Amino acid sequence: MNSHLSAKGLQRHQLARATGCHLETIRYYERIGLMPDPPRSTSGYRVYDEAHVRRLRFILRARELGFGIDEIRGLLQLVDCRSQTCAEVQRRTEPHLAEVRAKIADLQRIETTLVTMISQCSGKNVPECPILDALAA
Amino acid sequence: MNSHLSAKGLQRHQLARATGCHLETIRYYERIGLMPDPPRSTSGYRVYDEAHVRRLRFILRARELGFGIDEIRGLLQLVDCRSQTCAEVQRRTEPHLAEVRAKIADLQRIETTLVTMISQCSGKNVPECPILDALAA
DNA sequence: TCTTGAGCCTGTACTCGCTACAGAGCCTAT
DNA sequence: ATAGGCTCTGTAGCGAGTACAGGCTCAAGA
Repeated sequence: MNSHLSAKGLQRHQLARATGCHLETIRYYERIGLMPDPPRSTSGYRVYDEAHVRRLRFILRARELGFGIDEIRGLLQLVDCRSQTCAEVQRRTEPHLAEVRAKIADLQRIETTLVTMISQCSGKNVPECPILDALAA
Repeated sequence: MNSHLSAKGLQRHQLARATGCHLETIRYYERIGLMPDPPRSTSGYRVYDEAHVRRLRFILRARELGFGIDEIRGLLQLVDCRSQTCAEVQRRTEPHLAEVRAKIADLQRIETTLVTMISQCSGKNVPECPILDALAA
């Protein structure tokens, strides 16, 4: 007879595959309210559609960009209630950019330190380690 | 009589204050072996010195830069075993450097994305926000 | 001297953002 | 009819801390 899924519905593993998301993470996002509770087939299987795919991609990309769950919740609220605006999203995004830049700067500093140390260690014994001072300073 | 701390020893909260570290985190690092078990006063209080301050700063800075505990353990081994040859130091440092560079690259990708999105965003009070669209795409 | 209050001690439980698993049910193919 | 692979639920575990309970110690003030 009918498949247990209606016309174009996706199963959980299909949604996972379509987004690169871990299987269990989908359920987790539903539990914490980032993803909506999806409709169910007669036997209780979750049934997803393209809207779910897009929303999950949004969440995953935002996570990748370093947004925390609560920040994403905020961004999704902007998506959900279209009353809010571009200005608001920009306001939320800018501090995040500053943070990313600070991290880059920090890492470039340690990169320099590591490079320096490696170049200083060309074949002799190491009486002291410059990493400690560079980091602890 | 004597203070319960010897000459220049620091108490836990003093070490915390000197490094900006959370009080309990110090104990945690001791438990997992990143920080050594410090000497104790007669009544069992931990007694720290400048070496502890420097080591803890090292750890905190490395954590801030995204190193995992095990990576930091590796870096600290470089610090601890100063009797090793340069070749050995290099061998153990280079993977860390590669990792730092990979992180920088990732963060720069994120930075570019955020900059692009913000610049496309008008900042006006309109509901069509390119950041949301860029993320959801 | 006694009391107060801040600091210390230990152990354990909680957080966040997942991830894994147990034990059950369902669906399709052979 | 049975094997296998998927689904369901609930719950436990992880890393890296953070918080708290219940008790001990110490320095300073009344």
